[in-house]
Amino acid sequence: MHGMGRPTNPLLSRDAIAATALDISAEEGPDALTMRAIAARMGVRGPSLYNHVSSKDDLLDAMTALISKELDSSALATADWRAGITAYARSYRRVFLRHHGILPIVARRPVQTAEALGGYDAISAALLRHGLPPAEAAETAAAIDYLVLGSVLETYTAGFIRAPRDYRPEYPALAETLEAADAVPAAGPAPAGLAGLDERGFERGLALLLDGLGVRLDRLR
Amino acid sequence: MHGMGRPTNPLLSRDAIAATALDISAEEGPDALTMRAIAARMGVRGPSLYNHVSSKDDLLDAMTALISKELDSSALATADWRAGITAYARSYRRVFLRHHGILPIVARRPVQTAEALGGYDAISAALLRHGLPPAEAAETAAAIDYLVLGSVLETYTAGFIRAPRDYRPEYPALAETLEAADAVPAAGPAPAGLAGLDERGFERGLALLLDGLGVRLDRLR
DNA sequence: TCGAAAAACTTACGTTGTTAGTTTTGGAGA
DNA sequence: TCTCCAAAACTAACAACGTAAGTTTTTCGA
Repeated sequence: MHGMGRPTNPLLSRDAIAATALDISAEEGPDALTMRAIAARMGVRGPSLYNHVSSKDDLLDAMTALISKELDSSALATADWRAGITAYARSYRRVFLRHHGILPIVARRPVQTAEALGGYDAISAALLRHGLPPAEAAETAAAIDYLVLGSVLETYTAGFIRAPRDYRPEYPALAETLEAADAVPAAGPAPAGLAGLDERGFERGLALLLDGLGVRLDRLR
Repeated sequence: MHGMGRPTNPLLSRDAIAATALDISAEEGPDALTMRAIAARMGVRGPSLYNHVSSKDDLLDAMTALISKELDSSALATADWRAGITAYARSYRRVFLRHHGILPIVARRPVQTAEALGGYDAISAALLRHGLPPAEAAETAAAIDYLVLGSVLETYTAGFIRAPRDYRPEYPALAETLEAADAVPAAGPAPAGLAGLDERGFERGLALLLDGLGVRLDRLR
């Protein structure tokens, strides 16, 4: 065959393209995510992708949809609100952590899959069920969202490029906290030391926020 | 003059380029931030910028530095830890909100200016001063960071493209919380309704987290 | 059976970041 | 004061990117 026309079995599909794009982004970083690179990995030429996605932006939408389908809000069905929210927030965080590189792109796109909307509905329902006024429930759900996304977007640890002790002369308090964080042993899934600080920071923030929420719920009872 | 060579007064400098870049990003969005666009606004041709920044990535570093110089941790000097942290987190958030478009780029770069490092040192010092163990202080500082950045990165509100009531058939709890949030009157700097939900969500998260922190500090006393 | 639409292709255009080499000027050292 | 090198603007041009246009082959519904 010389001038290849339509193949017997389609080589591409919107979802397959998006899945390949997620692979590339995870393996080689978001800068490597070019239309030609995606096509190459699928044994195809760049412009062929445009038979299935209308633009790169549209492809990013498809990737967002694919990621959000990984979300699972079943943990929120529990009667124990604290355990439910904690498990949901963790699983939510884990999904985005898996796609860490394109989080900034994905996080700013509208929420449209049933899985993602179901998650927001489930956490809203849980908060309402335990007595929070609706407007306050919206704010609390947003706050938890922010904590999850912030912890994935930025890694607190990675911001500090010097060794903890090298901050001591100019920033003694910062150095003290970082050195202490560096000495923390591994606990469960969180790695030891500075490498685990991001996860521990997320866990700490969630625990404190839920502590505060507990007090609030008691008062409303 | 025909072939323009070195000008009498330099037209460019690293900081001036970065400042212009921030202007463009704020006014026309991050996609409009091209080397040629920056140059044009400064009355110069694209490649001239490379006499002052070594690459676009380097320019992004310079922009990050400029933004982080706007940070101000003086609020943390107060004896009242709660008021201090609240004021600091708000001012921190306001700075990033002003540069909302390039936050994803900026947030992932190392913290190197005195202002930014001073902020982390100040909040670490405040937490230590009030009795938090150092490792826990690191985690708490990280958590507050996440809340601030998450609230700027994503706008909870903007994720929902339908009108609140249109979620009711499929996602009743979500609809109820969003409708209630939409009915909230303006309070201080936060606008009324859905438009203010992002700020209120941040405030709510911060308040709850600090409530939890208060309980923790009391126990440590 | 036939024709339109689908799905691959090739070619090519404008933009982007960036390099190379040119020209003019500023300023330090003789 | 003169000289000369480095600084700072320029022009020209490249490769890579997203994408449009038009071509070819195959599938599938009327």
